[in-house]
Amino acid sequence: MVRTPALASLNGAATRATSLYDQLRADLLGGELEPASKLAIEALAERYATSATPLREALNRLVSDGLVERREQRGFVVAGISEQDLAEITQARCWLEAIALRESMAAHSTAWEEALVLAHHRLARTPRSLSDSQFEDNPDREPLHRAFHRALISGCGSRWLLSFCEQLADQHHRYRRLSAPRAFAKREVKSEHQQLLEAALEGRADEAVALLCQHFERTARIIRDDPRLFAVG
Amino acid sequence: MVRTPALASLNGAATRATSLYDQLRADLLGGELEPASKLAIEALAERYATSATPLREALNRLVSDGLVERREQRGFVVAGISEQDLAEITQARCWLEAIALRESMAAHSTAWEEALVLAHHRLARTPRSLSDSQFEDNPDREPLHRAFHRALISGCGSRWLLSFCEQLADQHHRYRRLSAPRAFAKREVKSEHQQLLEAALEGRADEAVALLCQHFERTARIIRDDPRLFAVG
DNA sequence: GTCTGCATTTTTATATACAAAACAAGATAA
DNA sequence: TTATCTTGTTTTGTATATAAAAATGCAGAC
Repeated sequence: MVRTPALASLNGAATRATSLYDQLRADLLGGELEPASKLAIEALAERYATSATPLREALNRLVSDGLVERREQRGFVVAGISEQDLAEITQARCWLEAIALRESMAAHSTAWEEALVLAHHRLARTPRSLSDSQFEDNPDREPLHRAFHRALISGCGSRWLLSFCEQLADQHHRYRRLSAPRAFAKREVKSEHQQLLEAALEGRADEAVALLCQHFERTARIIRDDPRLFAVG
Repeated sequence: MVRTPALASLNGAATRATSLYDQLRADLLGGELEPASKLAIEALAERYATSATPLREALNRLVSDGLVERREQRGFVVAGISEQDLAEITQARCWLEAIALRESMAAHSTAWEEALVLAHHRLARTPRSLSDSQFEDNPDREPLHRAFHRALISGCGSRWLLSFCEQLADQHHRYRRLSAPRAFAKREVKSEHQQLLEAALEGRADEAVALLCQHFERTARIIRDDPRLFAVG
């Protein structure tokens, strides 16, 4: 039997630069690394128990994801946040996912439909909060939420479009995590997803797109109104 | 007077990694580096008279531009080409630039209009060939062509969308350069741009978008039909 | 008190040396 | 022959040392 070379990366035994990239990315999206804060090489090298070379490599990759900014000759900084930036991300996400969703629906393969139903089922049965009485973030949920949205557009047939959407979803995700998760508790997200699913499966494209964009815009509005973000300095 | 810190990068006196990135990018887009060929670190370090560290940094940046592929533990390779890939790029470019053009037209600022007219004028007065009798590529033209297309969509108000378009334009550019430039000689590109300009300025959005997409698709078709590319191995 | 210029410290960016993984070629066994 | 193992070579990826640039702090001038 031939040994699969991809095994290494699945094990997390990929190159150090790659696993650093993954860790940093998770920490950036999770809000562990504060926006606009300095990413000093030496400090990071210590924190992640590695040396400068793979670290710089990882940081360079993150720059193109828009999660880190490079300042020529003065190192790296966590990407800043602003109301305007959030608005642009939301807008772009609506534009791109609208196309992708329409295309997915037009293609309407059985595989797409089945994957979508499955992704929705998994999402629907996973509560947002671990506890009923108070909000306690369920870590399983976010990946499932992501997967549902990916499933919606995955049939669009364009790797480029999908990767752009993925990038914007990352950006959105970061803002969401920076904002208070409690603020979301009231929202009827469940029915939003349910309606979206039904419209998508039943071929009501205009409606599905409208629901999707509303979903993004509503989320963005809640984030924007979080008093902790965008505090006037 | 304060010394501007950005001066360095304008001089080309930026970091070595950055200027390497620029050089490599130009060589990739210009077709100097053949698709799917190996980018051996040592060989490149010699060719560009530098050392491994900044080279790897530059290559990592190019991976996210889709111009280079990273093979974990086995180095870097120039991104491959395929008919399908070209089709996907063209498709995505039509989708994205259509939105960007519509938005630019809807915004319709005077600055946008003026920049567009200027960009078109510069393009129109610059011949494709240096010689009348035979085709001899005019190196001034490509940047002006690029600038015209950028001007069309620059008013869309979304940095994200613009950067995605830029990326796709790079990809298209690479395919165009890989294909025989002579094949374009016949085409009435001038009137294509002229019509596009007029439709854009006069607010005929549907027409402008249709012209733009036709423009992309026509170019893609010519590239696709170049017998030298996509030779069945 | 504030600004300016210089010397020191810190940090970034690059070169080089080294370790580890992939590759290639030849030898051995089925 | 075909497949597998072994060994040597090449190449990738990482650590570390060094050079270059930016930030810092302090003295002196206004």
